[in-house]
Amino acid sequence: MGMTGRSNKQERQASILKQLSRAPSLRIAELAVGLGVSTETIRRDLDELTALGRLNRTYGGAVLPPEAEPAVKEREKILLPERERIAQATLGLIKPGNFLMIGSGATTVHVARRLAADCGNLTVITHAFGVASVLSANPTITVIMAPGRFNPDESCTYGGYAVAFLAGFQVDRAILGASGLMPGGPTDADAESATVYTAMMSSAAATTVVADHSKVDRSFLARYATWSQVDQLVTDRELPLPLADRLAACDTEIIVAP
Amino acid sequence: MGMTGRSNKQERQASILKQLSRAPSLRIAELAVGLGVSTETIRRDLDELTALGRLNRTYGGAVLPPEAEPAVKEREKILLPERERIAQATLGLIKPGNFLMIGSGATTVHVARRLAADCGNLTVITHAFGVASVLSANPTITVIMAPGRFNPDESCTYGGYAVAFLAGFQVDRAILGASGLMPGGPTDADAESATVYTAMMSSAAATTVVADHSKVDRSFLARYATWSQVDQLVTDRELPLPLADRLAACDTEIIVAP
DNA sequence: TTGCCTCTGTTGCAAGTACCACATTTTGAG
DNA sequence: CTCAAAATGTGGTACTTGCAACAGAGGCAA
Repeated sequence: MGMTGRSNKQERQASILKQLSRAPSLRIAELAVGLGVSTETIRRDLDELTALGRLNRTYGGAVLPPEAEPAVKEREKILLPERERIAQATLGLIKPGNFLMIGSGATTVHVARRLAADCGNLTVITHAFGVASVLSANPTITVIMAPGRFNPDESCTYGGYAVAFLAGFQVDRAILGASGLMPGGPTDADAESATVYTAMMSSAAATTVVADHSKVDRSFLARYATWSQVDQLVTDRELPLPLADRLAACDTEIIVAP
Repeated sequence: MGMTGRSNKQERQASILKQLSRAPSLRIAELAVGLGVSTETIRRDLDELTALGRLNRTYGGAVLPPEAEPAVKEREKILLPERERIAQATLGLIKPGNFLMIGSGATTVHVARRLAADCGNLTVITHAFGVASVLSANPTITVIMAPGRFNPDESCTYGGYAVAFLAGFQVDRAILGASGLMPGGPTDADAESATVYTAMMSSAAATTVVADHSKVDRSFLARYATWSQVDQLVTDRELPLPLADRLAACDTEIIVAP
């Protein structure tokens, strides 16, 4: 049984999808002429691609299915109240006129949103598009983006250009997220982002880590700091004792958002 | 003469758009039954909405135009086919392995999208998040963001940091948009963006300006180049003679997208 | 080779759609 | 109210699509 189906059918279907990427819709008759096959063949191709979820049929043609939301969107929606409390508690650390660096991450975007709403007269340097976008809603906040290679998953920049750029500044405070909170220090799932965080800390007089309780005792590839380098951890629940003792020993203030 | 025409036609068309937002496509017959009007009325509604760019016709129905997200400006939605043709024509200037700089603007984002879909092995330096975002869909393209102050209207960076950063590179080609095409050269509505464009041109061996016919003879604040500094203008219609002669005198190649 | 399966084209018809011209209703200004 | 423009419905014709059944072409294994 010839199960391979090796003919130019695949090329044809690939061509259909490609054409669909640059036109909102296609008609069967045009496709048939353009690809040199009969309309029935096109119809069968469309039915197969529809079964695979690659496109949607219309009467007489096909369209691309509505785009699936980026993965980052889903993550943004969980633990919203917790992040909001963390953001509110972090505001107490910021004074008008401050110079800040803010890292990427869902929680830091919340902090930035609160800053834009309740503070002002700030200058913020960031490598995250989301942070820059919400901050710029407040015209009294000057937002400076760091350069670097573009990370589409987090919509942020990273790499040597980012690190070198950040080294040219001296700010009052760095506000950073974390993927995991370990006794050895905050960790991040993305090693490239971790180097950016480290650079931000080096250019900041103080460092604040913001992270909700789900990050406790989760370990990831890159530890971007030790707790002795972190001045405050803002979170939404009391930490378990081993971790709390460790931070106390490192003079890291623990701020639990009410 | 009742020129307002404010009857329930607007409600009906709004309903069509709303239904379309939750279904990939609609059929005229179903709409006619659901809204209690004749198919001819629905057909006329769809024709009007198509003229407004709110949807795209298919045989027997309608679909939403691609990427009808709220953040996208109305400006992005007009002249879509023209920009698409311009983008396609611009591809011919790009070779695998090229180093590029791409400026902000609706048309340049289209060029970037086509580059991501049809080219590869490129390195692109840009100050526009839209460009970076669509390019990063292709993992063989390295995207580098320029630093600078953040412009929320265009979602791009600008200012001295951006200009200085771009000066540190030497690329094969700069691809730039324009708000207006004047005999003196391409102009832009945003003076800050114009300085970035100028910086890109200084770092590029060749400069290509992409702009649709609606930009012809429109003047804006900042002229960021003279035509003698531009190697190609990619547009979608033949230019009026005075402008065409001027470009010819400056050795600027005019590429009219078919 | 034979046999079977997949892919494709062809044919005919039913159903759906587009387009046009014209009649009718609705709307809003004067 | 009157009237003209806009909006909508209707009918007819020509065209397009969907569907199903059938037949030919080509590949692959026994």
